[in-house]
Amino acid sequence: MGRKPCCSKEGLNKGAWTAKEDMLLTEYIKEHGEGTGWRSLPKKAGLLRCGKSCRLRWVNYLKPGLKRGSFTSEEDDLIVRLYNLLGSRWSLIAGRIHGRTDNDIKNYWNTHLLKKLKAEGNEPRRHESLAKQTRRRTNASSQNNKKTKEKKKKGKIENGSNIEEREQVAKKTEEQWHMQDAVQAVSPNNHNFTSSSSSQDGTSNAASTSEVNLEENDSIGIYEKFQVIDELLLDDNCLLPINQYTEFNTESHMMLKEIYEEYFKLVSENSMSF
DNA sequence: AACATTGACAACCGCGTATTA
DNA sequence: GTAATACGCGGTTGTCAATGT
Repeated sequence: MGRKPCCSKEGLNKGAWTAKEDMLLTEYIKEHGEGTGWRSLPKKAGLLRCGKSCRLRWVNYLKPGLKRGSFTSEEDDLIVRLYNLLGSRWSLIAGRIHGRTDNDIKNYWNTHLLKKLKAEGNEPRRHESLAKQTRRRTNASSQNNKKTKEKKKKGKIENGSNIEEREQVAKKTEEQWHMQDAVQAVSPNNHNFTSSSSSQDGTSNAASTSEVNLEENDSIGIYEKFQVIDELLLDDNCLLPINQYTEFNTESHMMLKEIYEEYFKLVSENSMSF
């Protein structure tokens, strides 16, 4: 028993799009915009396609501003870095690379980059499958949903002012964002992470208080971990090129930092609903 | 020349999530 | 509160051209 199809497939075209279909779709969207509902679009535009198919064709092929042709080494480098940081979140990665779609990048990754990296001995660490992550997240959130809502009702939760709540949030947040993925992604050569900033005489400076092995130490809190990543991101030495064929560039560095900041913001905003 | 294999990428499928009724 | 619906995403498949045998 599967989910019912998104639309009746009977009498609908499948496979490659013709120039006429492209034209009809482009004309319709030019005139009415994208936000008019994909489901009803085919009928209105005179297309014998399902809405999903129209959306995909538009987003991946017809939409103005899309880049065609080969990827630059800059783009390669950025994709590799983002993959190490984000895993196969192609839409997120695509959002950072102007003119490229998630499908583009996904295909390019599978057909070019992966082979190239393997050949260079830089095969990226596999991230846990997204489906798995999502299931775990869904289970966790559904289990916590009721309790959290009840507490919210009672006004118990106030922006993390409650230490216990903060601890819970930190735990859930950790599960959700897979901190080790992020830490390993930004740490040079993907070593088990240990902050390398302790001073030579054995005393620790402020930064080196984070000298902990994240794999072994479960007691470190999420906020400390963010802090550790922050230090890494701010330290140019920790952002040596993951692959060897391009120079490190500041733009990528800033971008990774921005992403991290966005994540932190998202976590902060969403944490109360765990 | 004919067939097999490979590479590239467009398109499809099924699922989770957000929104609406 | 919940069921139905639509959308967006990642994974996978299909198709076709290029290349090899």
